[in-house]
Amino acid sequence: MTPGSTTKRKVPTIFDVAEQAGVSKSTVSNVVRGSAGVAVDTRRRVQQAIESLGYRPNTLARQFVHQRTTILGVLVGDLNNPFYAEMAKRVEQHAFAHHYTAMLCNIEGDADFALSRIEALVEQHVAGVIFLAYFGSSSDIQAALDGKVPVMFASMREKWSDSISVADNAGAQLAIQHLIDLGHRRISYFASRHLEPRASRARHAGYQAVLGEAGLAAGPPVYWEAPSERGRTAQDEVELLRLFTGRHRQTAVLCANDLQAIDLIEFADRHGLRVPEDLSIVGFDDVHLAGLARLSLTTVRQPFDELAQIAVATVLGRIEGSILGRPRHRVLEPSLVVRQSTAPPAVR
Amino acid sequence: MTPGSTTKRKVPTIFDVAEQAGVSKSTVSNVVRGSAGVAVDTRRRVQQAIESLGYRPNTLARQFVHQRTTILGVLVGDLNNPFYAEMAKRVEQHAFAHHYTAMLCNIEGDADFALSRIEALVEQHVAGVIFLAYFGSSSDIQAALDGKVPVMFASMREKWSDSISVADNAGAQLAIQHLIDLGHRRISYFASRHLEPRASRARHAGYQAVLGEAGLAAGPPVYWEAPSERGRTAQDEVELLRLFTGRHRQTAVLCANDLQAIDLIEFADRHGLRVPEDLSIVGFDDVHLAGLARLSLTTVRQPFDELAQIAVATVLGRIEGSILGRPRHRVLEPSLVVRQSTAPPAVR
DNA sequence: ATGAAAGCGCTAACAG
DNA sequence: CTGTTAGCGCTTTCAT
Repeated sequence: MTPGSTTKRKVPTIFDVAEQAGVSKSTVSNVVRGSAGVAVDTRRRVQQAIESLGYRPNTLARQFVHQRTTILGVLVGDLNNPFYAEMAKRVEQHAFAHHYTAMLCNIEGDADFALSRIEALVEQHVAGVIFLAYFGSSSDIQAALDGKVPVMFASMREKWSDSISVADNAGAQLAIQHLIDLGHRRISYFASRHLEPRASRARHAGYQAVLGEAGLAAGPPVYWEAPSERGRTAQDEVELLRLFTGRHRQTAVLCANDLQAIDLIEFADRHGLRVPEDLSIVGFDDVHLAGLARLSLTTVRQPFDELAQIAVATVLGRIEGSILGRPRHRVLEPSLVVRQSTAPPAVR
Repeated sequence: MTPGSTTKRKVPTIFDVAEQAGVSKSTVSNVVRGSAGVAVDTRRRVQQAIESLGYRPNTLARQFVHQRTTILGVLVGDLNNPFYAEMAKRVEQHAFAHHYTAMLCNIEGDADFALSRIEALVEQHVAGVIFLAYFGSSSDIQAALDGKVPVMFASMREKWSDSISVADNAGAQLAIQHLIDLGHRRISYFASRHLEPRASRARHAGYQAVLGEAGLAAGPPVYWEAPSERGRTAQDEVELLRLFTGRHRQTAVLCANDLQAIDLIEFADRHGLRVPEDLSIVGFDDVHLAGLARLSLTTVRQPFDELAQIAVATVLGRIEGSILGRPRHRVLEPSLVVRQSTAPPAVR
């Protein structure tokens, strides 16, 4: 139709541009990649040819020669957890701003899922991978990655790789100190498979540290999963309820994360435990929902955007070679957001 | 180290396998791709060579010759909306089960974002794209996709492409009928930029239809965005409050989706409007949160997993050529979940 | 049933 | 400053 268009309706290649501009493929390549050392008017001619042909470099060919894509693998624990959803969103944004795309993998707190996802990412030759969560042994991950791909851990710490996280330990300490200041003496830490184990350990350690200093008893993590709508067993419920009743009942809980805290509030509501009168609850993350008047959750805030931004910047630095050497660990300071889910324990 | 390993620490290619097995590249290729017509023991020899070398086909090379990846592009409105998070998660699962990966793009209800994301996906040569949301003109999308990539709309209908959705119109009708049955006479429909416009129009139409039949007044969509924590303007709040006070106040609202409904509950709480006594609220989606005792939102349920599963199956059908011909539209039936956010209007 | 050979579109030495 | 050339690893006719 348009004058000059060839009859073959194929997408133009670098070769067509070269022909049209009367130069060689290399020159076109140099122009396209913006490499220096191309005479100004050669460059202009090539650019015109590109325009008129509507040429677009073939990403797949480029990836093939580089043996690398511009995709970032992102592993999240579970998108239903607003923490991961929020982080995933921001990671995608920052990646896109740097002309990278995000390949999202949901690992559901399952080590085998995680491993198979990592294998898929490696097979796709992703440029780097960001772990927002990981369940399983680190040697498995390392084996699967085989040192081929830069890795970043975001929101948890891992020695052998770059990481950015909030000081989980310190965050838990803020929370526990707050509860002690309110007058609580029997405080539990709740763990969940929806929190990355490394982060969970650090939070539990913070919990222990402050209680220990105050001469109060610290228990082991209490593993509790919110009963799913279908699979709720009366037995589990009764057992948990026992923890909050009787002479030695726990008066406050630091939850693994906000998601669990919200589930615990739900549990309390269902059983007539008043929050905060009968039970004070502290979350971790400060997801958007925590601020709702109906939940009003006291929680430890994580700086989402900073985590995401640094995570992306760091992997890209590794990918592009601007960051070299030993693993870098950045730690951000958490802060406590006090709302209505905590109060002094009711006098007995 | 291992006997037989060459000194060069390079990853083995199809050529190395061929050499080791004493056959040609083509034969290896035939074995790898499982194509018929390879003598049983040739096949065995090749497989042994593959094993011993630890050969893995190079995905990038394959993608290069096919000029296509096994990536599914997934466009979501906003991962902070639990509806999209849930859908994205399930789409990723189903895709992975079919050996596809998911490239997630967050378009934030913005047409330009959407367009640039689509361009990136096309540039990546994704095998197909699933729209969980789209904002912008469909001619823009079509131009960007250029007929190159199979497209699927999930949770909304679009004539020119395959689609799977809940009957939005019918869903809204269920909700409005429920409100009328409760005795409500002045009911609003709230729209939001967090709901895909096509779906929003259909829901509004359902709202109008039922009210019309009942001889009641239907208004235009009321556009309302939840005030973000920082940018809340007193002016907007006052204006909205006016809608719910006075002689002709609205006693019930059908919200664009659960996210908005939750925000509206929050608004009500902040201003001392009791839900459901002063204001009945119905959502749409039935996200997990809607079931929390503290929210207990009456809402229209969407069958998440069925939507996701059909969406993936359909694009894959197009990609692999098992589905041909005109656009296919499937429509699922919504159902109403009645909880505590709706009740008869208070007598005045 | 197997092999030879021609690309796929681009990059990156290396020459000129 | 520009062109020549040799791949990258795999698929796919087309012979044999």
